[in-house]
Amino acid sequence: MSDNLSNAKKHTDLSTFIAEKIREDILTGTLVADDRLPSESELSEAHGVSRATVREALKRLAAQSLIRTKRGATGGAFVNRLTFHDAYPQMASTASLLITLNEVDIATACEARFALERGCVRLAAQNRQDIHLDIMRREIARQKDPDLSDEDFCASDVAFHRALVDAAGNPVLSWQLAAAVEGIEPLMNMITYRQRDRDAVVSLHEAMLEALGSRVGSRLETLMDYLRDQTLRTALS
Amino acid sequence: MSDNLSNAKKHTDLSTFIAEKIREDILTGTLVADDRLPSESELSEAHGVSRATVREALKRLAAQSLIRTKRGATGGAFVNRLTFHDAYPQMASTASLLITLNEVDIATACEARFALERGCVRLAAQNRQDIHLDIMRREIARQKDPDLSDEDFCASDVAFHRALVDAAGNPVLSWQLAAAVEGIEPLMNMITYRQRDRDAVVSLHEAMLEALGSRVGSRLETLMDYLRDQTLRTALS
DNA sequence: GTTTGACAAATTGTCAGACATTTAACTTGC
DNA sequence: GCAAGTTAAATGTCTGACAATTTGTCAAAC
Repeated sequence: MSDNLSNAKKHTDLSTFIAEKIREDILTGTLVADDRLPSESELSEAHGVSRATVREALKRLAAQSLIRTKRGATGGAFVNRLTFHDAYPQMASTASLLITLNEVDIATACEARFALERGCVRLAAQNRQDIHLDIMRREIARQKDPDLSDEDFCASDVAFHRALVDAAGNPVLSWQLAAAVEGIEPLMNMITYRQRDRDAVVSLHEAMLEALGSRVGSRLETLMDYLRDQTLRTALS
Repeated sequence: MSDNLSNAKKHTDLSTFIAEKIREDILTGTLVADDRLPSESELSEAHGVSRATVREALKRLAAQSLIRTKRGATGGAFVNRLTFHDAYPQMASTASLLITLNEVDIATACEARFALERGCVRLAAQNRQDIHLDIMRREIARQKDPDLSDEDFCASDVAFHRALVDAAGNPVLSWQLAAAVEGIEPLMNMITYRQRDRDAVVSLHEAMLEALGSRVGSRLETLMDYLRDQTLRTALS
């Protein structure tokens, strides 16, 4: 098999190289969403490598959600659409991994989360829809249930803040915050909430709901600061 | 070869399944950083699949930076340490891909970037070191050079804001903002700066440097708002 | 005309075995 | 003790085959 790749980078394996090349085509728009790549046999001929090598390259791309594969007559590898929604879990999982592997303490994680969220609240106050208020009202009601487990309380908290961020109406913000908030959920899950702590959080949530309803961004910022302090106190107690 | 995987999920291929299994081991701490995985042959025997399938699984993990491989006698697949620093490019590249593939307009991207960055400036004012001021001073000096290309001006802008965010002293924040700022760099690169626009940006940067130096967070927030408006005006003109 | 069923074709998924390449450790000769 | 060659272990690559899945085609039956 001819080595028409001999001019390539010397010290990377072929599957990386080929994956990189296809990735380029996707990034530059040569290949667009739902395009079908050539079959594995065609790719192996085109690049002068074996089918096994091509497959390894395709697996790399699949692991990054850049392509999907389908078997059968009309099957093959197709360029993924990669919506923000699809990228949520990937992002959150990476964030979670980074935080646990690097032993980030809960104070640092909280600080980051509230700092980012604080940046969104003015936009949220400006762009919020009624549906966001409805979601937040519903979650507050759940949070008032004293029989809720700490884990469920935390999950409801995430949903509440997710709605707050979504209210900003900016998909990029929602995506980034989803990572920040959901990525540190494992850490938050280790917090033990006493009833007094929960009451404090819930009343802050209610105040935030009202501020968002009347579109007072500056009030929301102040409340976020209170909430950050409250959460830190609870976490470190 | 026996099918001791027959109890697995039916509709996913084996390489996905095996990759998922190893990924679990890393996430749960069964495998920790720098641990060596069994060799490909051993893995193929252990899972009852061929070596080719194991390799595809390993390529998937490598594409997510979860493992690295080394050739030779003491080689093999090793669990990656995955520091925040290593995750920067991965994150920025995903952000960039999402933004281009979903045709996010420059206004939305800018809005997100400045909203997030605004959330950091109070922390930055609180925790900044002299080195951050030095970096920012240096970049401002570069930005005053009228012969600088738009692209270089933009790159210097990124470095300036990177220093601002790093001043907050929170690795989680730095990581997230790196994605936001560098991910939209391709979009920012399409902006044409007139000299008047550059002057406006530079004078805002100078004011921010001074505010950060004297640790006045609220002033920084105001300046960020000006900068956002200025950037949007430039971008949309 | 429509449905049904069998078959062919295309494509990915998996396997087995081989050889190439790289790297570290070991052995040997001096 | 040191240098050079040898060996062993591991990943990287190739080849050819077969299995599994999906769609299309075509003919026969109704």
